[in-house]
Amino acid sequence: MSRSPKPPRSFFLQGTLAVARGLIGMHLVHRTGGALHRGRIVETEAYQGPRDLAAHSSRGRTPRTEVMFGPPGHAYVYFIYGMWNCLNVVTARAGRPHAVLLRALEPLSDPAARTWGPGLLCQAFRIGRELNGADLRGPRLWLERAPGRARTPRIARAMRIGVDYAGDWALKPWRFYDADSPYVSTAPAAARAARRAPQARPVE
DNA sequence: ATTTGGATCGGT
DNA sequence: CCGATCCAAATT
Repeated sequence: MSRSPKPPRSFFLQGTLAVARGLIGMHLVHRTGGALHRGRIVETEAYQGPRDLAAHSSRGRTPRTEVMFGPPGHAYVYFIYGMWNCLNVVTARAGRPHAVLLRALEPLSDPAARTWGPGLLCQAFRIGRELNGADLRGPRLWLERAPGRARTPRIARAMRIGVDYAGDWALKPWRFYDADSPYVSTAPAAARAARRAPQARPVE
C-alpha cells in the first residue's frame, strides 16, 4: 500500500519528545535553485517552552519566537552567533511554543555536504530565514518518512548542547541521536574520519 | 541608543 | 580555550 511519504499533520501533535525521537531516520528535503538537497536526520533536540528555560520561547512571544506559538509542522529558523542559521520543527498545538531543533543529517544527495551540526546543515542545504514559518509539508521544503526498507535506527539520548545558561533544564536528556551514525555532531574522532572519507568505510 | 550574549564551529 | 561575526532583546 502506498502511504504518503510526508507525515500527516498529526505527527507533529504527538508529544514533543516523541516527535524529536520520531524524526530520527526521517528525511529532510529542500528543493531550491535547481538543486535537490536530501538528508537523513540523525540528531535532534526538543525544546519545550515556555517552562523550559533553554527554549527561546521561555522569554515570551517576540517577533523571533512568533512561529513557535503557531501551528505545528512549520519551520522555525533563527540566526545565531553572527553566522549561522538553525532549523527547527514546530510541534504542539498553537499557543504552546515547542520545537525540535534539527542538529545533524546524513547527506544523501551530496556525499560531500557537511551536515553534522545545526549551523552546518542549514548552510549546506541553503536554508535561511526566508524559510522561517514555512510549512514543512510544502512543495520546496518537506519531511519524509524513511523508505520502508530502511533499518530502524538505534536511538540514544543525552543532554542538550550549548544550553548551560538554563540551569536544571540543561540537565534534561532531550537530545536524541542515531547511536550508529558517524554524522552525529559530537561523534568521536574515529567516526569523524569515516564521514570525511566515505569510500574508506570502516569494517564495523 | 547602547549593551549583552547567544540552541555554532573549527582551529589551537 | 579563542575568535569570527551580527542580530534580537533587554536595558539605559
